[in-house]
Amino acid sequence: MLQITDVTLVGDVTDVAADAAACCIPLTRETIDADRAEDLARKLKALADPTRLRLVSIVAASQGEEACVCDLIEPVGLSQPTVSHHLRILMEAGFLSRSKRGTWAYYKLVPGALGQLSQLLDVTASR
Amino acid sequence: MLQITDVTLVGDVTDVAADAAACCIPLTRETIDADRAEDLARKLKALADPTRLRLVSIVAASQGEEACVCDLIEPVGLSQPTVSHHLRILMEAGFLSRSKRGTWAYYKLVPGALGQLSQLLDVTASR
DNA sequence: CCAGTGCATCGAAGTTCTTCGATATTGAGT
DNA sequence: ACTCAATATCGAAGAACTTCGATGCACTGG
Repeated sequence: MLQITDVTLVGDVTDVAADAAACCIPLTRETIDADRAEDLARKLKALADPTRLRLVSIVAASQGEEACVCDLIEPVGLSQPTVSHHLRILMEAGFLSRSKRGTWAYYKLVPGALGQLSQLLDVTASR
Repeated sequence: MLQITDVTLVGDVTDVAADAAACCIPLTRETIDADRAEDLARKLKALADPTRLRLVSIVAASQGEEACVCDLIEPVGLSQPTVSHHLRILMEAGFLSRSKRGTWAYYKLVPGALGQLSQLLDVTASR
């Protein structure tokens, strides 16, 4: 009765197959094995930082759910290298995707990525 | 059109009022302020560890959604002090609650805690 | 009242994370 | 070509995290 569609997170998550295996069953449905726990933890860790949450939030609230780095630096109040670093982590975790247009780099919300993570946590809400 | 019920997470989260303020609007609805980001990050960080995810999962899958420490040590394969440490973090984040019965300490899933977190991330899924 | 058991706390070691300034890279404009 | 602007990458410093063994504390059973 509980299942999730797909978990093909964009970004260079370790492995697509592993990702597929890591999907499907919410945290509390039954005991998760070490591999799935590791995988889920990696995604949660990418989001578990105030700055990264704000970055995701700003990007999500932007036109077309995307924003260029130059528009993100001032709002979070950190150095440009630091912002770039956080964006890379969010991209590697599959929450954001990047596209370069001229000199600018635009980071965009990966559709469904947050929703999928949300559903994995959702055990409780779904019964 | 988008809103979340409440976020009164049990556990000693910093402050109930802060918690109430930190609730309500999903991550991607509009830009979150630094305080809310900090609060959400704290909860996500508590969950962003493979061992803690397994602990939550095992507890959730147990009778009455609760388990004693002695039953958790062997499954995760870490020392007793380490398991206690992780359980404390999960409790402080509001995901688990503890009750002592004789010599044993039983950790129990806080109803709704995971679901609330899930909803905060859900922006995307709800549109 | 004494030994034993279950759990929490303490202190330390090693690792990982966050952040920065400095530097490299790439594209735009002159 | 040269210069400038926007990002990425590198290396380092400091903070935070994970884990352990040792120890303390509280309750149980003789």
